[in-house]
Amino acid sequence: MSKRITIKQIAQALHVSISTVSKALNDSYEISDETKKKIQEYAKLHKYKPNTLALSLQNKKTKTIGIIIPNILTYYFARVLRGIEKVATEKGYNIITCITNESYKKEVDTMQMLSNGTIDGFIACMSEETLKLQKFDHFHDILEEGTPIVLYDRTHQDINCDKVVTDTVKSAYKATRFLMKSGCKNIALVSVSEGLNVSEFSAKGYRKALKKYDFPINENLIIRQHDETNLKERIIKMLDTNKVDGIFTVDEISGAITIQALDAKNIKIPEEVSIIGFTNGMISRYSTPPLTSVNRFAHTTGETAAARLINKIEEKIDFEDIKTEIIKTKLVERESTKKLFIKF
Amino acid sequence: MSKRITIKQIAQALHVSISTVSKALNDSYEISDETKKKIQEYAKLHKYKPNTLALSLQNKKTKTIGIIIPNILTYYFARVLRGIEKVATEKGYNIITCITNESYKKEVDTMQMLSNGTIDGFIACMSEETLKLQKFDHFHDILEEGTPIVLYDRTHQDINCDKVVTDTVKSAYKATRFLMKSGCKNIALVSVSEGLNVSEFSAKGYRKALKKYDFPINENLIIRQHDETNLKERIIKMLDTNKVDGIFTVDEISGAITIQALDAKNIKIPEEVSIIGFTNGMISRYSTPPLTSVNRFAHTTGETAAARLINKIEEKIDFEDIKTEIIKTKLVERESTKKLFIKF
DNA sequence: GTGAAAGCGCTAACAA
DNA sequence: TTGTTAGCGCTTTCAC
Repeated sequence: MSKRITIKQIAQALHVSISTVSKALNDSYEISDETKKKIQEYAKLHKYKPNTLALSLQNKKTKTIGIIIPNILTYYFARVLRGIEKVATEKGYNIITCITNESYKKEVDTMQMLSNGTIDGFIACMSEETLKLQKFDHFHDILEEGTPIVLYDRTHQDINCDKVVTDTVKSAYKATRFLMKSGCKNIALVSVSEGLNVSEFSAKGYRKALKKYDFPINENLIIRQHDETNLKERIIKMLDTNKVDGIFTVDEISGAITIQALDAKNIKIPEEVSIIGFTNGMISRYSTPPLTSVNRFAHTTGETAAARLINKIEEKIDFEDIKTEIIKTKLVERESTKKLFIKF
Repeated sequence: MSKRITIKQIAQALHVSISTVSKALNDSYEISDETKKKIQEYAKLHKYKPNTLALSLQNKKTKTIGIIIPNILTYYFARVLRGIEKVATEKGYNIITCITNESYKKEVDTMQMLSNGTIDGFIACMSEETLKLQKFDHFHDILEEGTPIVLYDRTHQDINCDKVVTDTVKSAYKATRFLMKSGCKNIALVSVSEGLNVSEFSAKGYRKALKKYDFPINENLIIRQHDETNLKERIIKMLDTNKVDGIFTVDEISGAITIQALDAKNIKIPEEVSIIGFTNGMISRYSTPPLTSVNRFAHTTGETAAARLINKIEEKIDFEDIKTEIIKTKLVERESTKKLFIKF
């Protein structure tokens, strides 16, 4: 267990001054090649690594960004994280990840804790609870300290910072229209994300599409709940008491359970009922049948957010220059809908 | 944009010395109540937060741990992360997460980069490439510097540090036995994790069980590959040319694709073929039918690793006191196997 | 009860 | 070309 070596120790060992060592290690032109070589070799030999903390203290920059994620088990968020991680690494930034588990308190605590010089900026998705409580003071405080924040996925207009969001209303509109164009007459909506932006905006897009094309809106065909409790039973009941030939499922869980419900009733997909999912993840891809889905580019969302934040941190963009980036979606046709060759 | 305030500024504003402020904020008995009150109020008013960096530099402890994850999109790893995050937070530690994307280079680079005072210890799962290359010098180096590491899931005996692993061989043995007990005579194995510990150990357990109960080992029933390319076709072919009534799928992807293959051949699950999966994640839970699976307690793995590491960091355990913790598994019966009431 | 000074590991302006 | 010094924000010993 040979402790880490410091610049000071090198200086002592080599009988030179601390600053000489510092300069030599930074390959300064001020130092003679001979001395440089001597010092660098000694450093390498003893596996010298500069202390990041000391450097950060000095430059007032830590080269690390804080990521706030409501739930890492959600595939979408995991993909966003990956996108962030990718560009962060490319630009030499570390990320420090915090999972709030959808808790307001945890979110406030961690963000407070990190905004003390530990990080240069945040990429955050607020928790469900925060959204419900509509308490945004912690964001305001941090922003006021001059620490940049980029919000992704879930946002609110009261927070004046950069945002990266999905074009949910429009996507839901298109998904619904896709079902209509493939011949569905009675289109249901299933969601277990009640309370979140996704659910709300999806429902909006769904309604908009029906209205636009003069389809009646049947409230019995709209199932929106907060979690998956009894969802299967509810879907089966809906199927029992209504004519349904198309279902738009707003999240992966809804999609999976809808398949299970149809399977229980021995209804053929897509021959009798078509399903279109939203947020294209593992479940959609590996379900039987694989789900036609609206792909949200989570990875792009992460990349965009990270790029934006880093530009802010490095002052390539003015702090006051606020922007909301909208990430487009794309339909991935798989086997839960009838083949249809229109452009989406 | 009101910049962050420092102890020095408080001192100047209140015409006291820096050390007085420091002590007052730390509620030292040395300072008079009056001064304390004055300083603390001023600090609160101006939202003073101590600079974590400076503190860390001082105590040589950062209260943050580095997490190395090969792939965050793998549900298992996401769950481990969550477990780690939970106990880290409880004990007042931050985590800094790095995703290696199964790259040796990325793993070495990030670990080198972080072991410069940024973190107090590592919880790491080595990348596939590292495992293949068998290059472990970066682990040795870091360990030698006195930085503790806890390895999880994928490990190697050449690395002398704490480990937290799953009891894979035994679990696979039991899974296979479960299929036998439920009446299966011709049990296949499907894996797309070739090259990883899981795949290897699972196969071992599978073989062991067959041998133990005098089932013949038919190499044609063993499909092990590195990724999912052509997997479905291969399974279908196996089904075409062999009698199979039970399948042990080593990972979630294998499980999902096996279901798709059986569906394509209109084979009923579990009436004609039973499936048992390993590593119980989203796909298994939400597939149609839901998969009977061997649950690996990822969350527990994360918690155990974090608890162990923090104990090491806080020197409640001696650095040299090395231990390998084995996390048990548990069978979750769902609908892809015939009901069977034995204890597993 | 309060403050001056040293130091954590490093950089950078300035002196020699 | 090399060294001295101050300072990043904070804690802590030791004087006063």
